[in-house]
Amino acid sequence: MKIVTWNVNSVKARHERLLSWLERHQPDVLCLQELKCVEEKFPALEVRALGYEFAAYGQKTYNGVAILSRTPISEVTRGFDDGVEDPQARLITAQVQGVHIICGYFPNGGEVGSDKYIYKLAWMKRLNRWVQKHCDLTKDVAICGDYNIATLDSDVNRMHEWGDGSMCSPEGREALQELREMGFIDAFQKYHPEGGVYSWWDYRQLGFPKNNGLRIDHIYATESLATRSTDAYVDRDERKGKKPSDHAPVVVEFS
DNA sequence: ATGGTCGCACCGCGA
Repeated sequence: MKIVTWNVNSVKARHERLLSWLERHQPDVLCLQELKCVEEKFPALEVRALGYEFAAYGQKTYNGVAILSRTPISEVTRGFDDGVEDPQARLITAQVQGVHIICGYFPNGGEVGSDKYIYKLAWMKRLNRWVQKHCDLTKDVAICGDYNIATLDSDVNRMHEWGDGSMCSPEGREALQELREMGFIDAFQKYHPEGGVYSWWDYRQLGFPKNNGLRIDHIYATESLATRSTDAYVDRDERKGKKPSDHAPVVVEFS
């Protein structure tokens, strides 16, 4: 079972790349972030023609998440439904082949200490509570998404440049540690224990050519699922060429 | 070349 997370940075701008990538890589599950459109604008016919079902949670201009699957999707939920008013479409979940798939677009956070940063930390705590309440952690669960957090310093090429930012802050990292302590494992790490593998490069300042990258897109798996992993990699090629997303797909394969 | 972005929707914001 091949599970992928990819911040596609607009399904409209990435239309050809998205369909081409799906066709060539044939993932079992593809979690998308930053659709930047409402569900009605998602390329449903084209995706179905390639043999995929999907569930999307979108909004105009910003955010938006989706789960694509070759096999039936059930028990779809959108947002936290925790009583907190939140117009930002950042979470969709579903069951696929007995795996509870959580697809999240974690807030970027802006500057440390800003309103956006406060929102980011609050969102992460809401996610942790949602997972605690809705997931059976003795079963197969995968949290896939753009976490906007580089867990370790080795997930950042230039710590002097990014270390004080909201993607490396101790509070954000602690929130993820809480998630792992609930029973999740970063399914990617085992295959690249030395770090130095990135999933996002800033469009600005020639980030990709200089490999000024961070690993901020993750797939966290419960133990039952993580023990069945067979490989993990970043599809760096998708970051090359004309009009790439700033994020590359992160792939984890399970037996 | 000593700085170099993109997407959306509007001329700024978010990343």
